[in-house]
Amino acid sequence: MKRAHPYDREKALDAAQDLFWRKGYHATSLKDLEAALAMKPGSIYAAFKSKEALYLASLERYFLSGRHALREQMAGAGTVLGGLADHLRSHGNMTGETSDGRACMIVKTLLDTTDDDGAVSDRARAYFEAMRDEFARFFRKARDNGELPPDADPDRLARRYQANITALRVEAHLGGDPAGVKDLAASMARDVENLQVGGGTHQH
Amino acid sequence: MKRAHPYDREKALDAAQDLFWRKGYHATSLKDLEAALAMKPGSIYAAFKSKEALYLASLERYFLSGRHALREQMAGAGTVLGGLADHLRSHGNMTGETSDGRACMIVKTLLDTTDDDGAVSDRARAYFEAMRDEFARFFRKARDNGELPPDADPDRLARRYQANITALRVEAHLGGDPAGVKDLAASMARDVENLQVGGGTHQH
DNA sequence: CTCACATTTGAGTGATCGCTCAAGTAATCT
DNA sequence: AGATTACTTGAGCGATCACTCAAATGTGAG
Repeated sequence: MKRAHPYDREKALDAAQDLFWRKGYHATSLKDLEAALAMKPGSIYAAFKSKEALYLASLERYFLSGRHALREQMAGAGTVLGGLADHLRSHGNMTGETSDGRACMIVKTLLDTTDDDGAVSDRARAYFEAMRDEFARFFRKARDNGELPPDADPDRLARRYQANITALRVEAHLGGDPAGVKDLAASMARDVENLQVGGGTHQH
Repeated sequence: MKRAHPYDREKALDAAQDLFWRKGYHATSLKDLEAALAMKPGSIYAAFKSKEALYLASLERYFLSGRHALREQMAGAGTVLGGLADHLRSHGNMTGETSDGRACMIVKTLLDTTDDDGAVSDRARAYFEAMRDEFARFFRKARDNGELPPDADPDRLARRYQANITALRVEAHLGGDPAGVKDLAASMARDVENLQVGGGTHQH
């Protein structure tokens, strides 16, 4: 090997992810990417084959880091349901003008692609379902360790949980009312905790 | 006036709305619109000033018809909470390959525009909040007529309700599992009904 | 140093973008 | 009828799109 990559691949991917996440696939132009990555078109195409491939790489990165964050948070949680509830609350506090205050990149991708966008649409769908499986895994664990009643349906709960996360991120995307978003997250988190056997039905 | 409009404005708007809704603002080209509306570029610009203006007109149409449908459904409902619950269930049954099985156009617009998309982004946000107000109005009504306890917070409930609708439409957008979506809607609807005073906490 | 090659460069590709407007067509007037 | 006006037409505008490639540049080996 003659020369180490003089561009920082991680840094470039990070910038690409941020830009794609913010502007979306179709609204992001090569010009935008050239500026964000500080790379000329030729370099971009040498490093990442195409705009689509770069988007796929960015999306994968987003998915992996999101899943990692979830697993980390769950690993440090006292109870499974408590961890899931706290995860919702965490999302409720991500409301800034930074990347925190944005809708989920996977959902954004799902909504602005169609079948004729090729692999992008398919992969977004796959990641979305992978996250759902991830949630289901935790709910199953909660059922198996007695936090949830034996007849609880982990898949159903996971779908509902994911729906809450999705909507929460959309609300955060609006950015106008951080307190309202936090409140919404708290309300969702409480519902998760109330699933616990013997965890009475506290309202408000 | 010399000549009646030989193009059908309603029909054209309808086609534009359908196309924009499906493909999104940025991914829809003038070529696409020419085909969908069966109009040449000149006619399109004579009738609707610009692509952006046409999108705004389509979005307004979408908003008005959605709000109208909600009001109709609520007008025919026995109780306010029952009507809201049924509205969720209706969304749960919209899962086809047609326009039924799509995410909310307002949310789609919110997610694939930024501030530099000008009026489009602002209007989408306004419509989203108008729908929330609409829901809040119904929850307030439910509180005032005794369906909800006097200390219920209509704005908070509206936000939560809208979050459910949003997420439900995203799920329907995936299209893979109609039964799962219907089930999700049923679960959300039950939660709304359980808000009723004396309406015990039925699980499952 | 010189050579060999990996990597970067950026002007330039054809295609498509949103959009315009002079010319053409059809309907309604006198 | 001819004149007038309302509307449609579609070739084509400059700008931008995603992308390419021959030339320039930087690096490690001998």
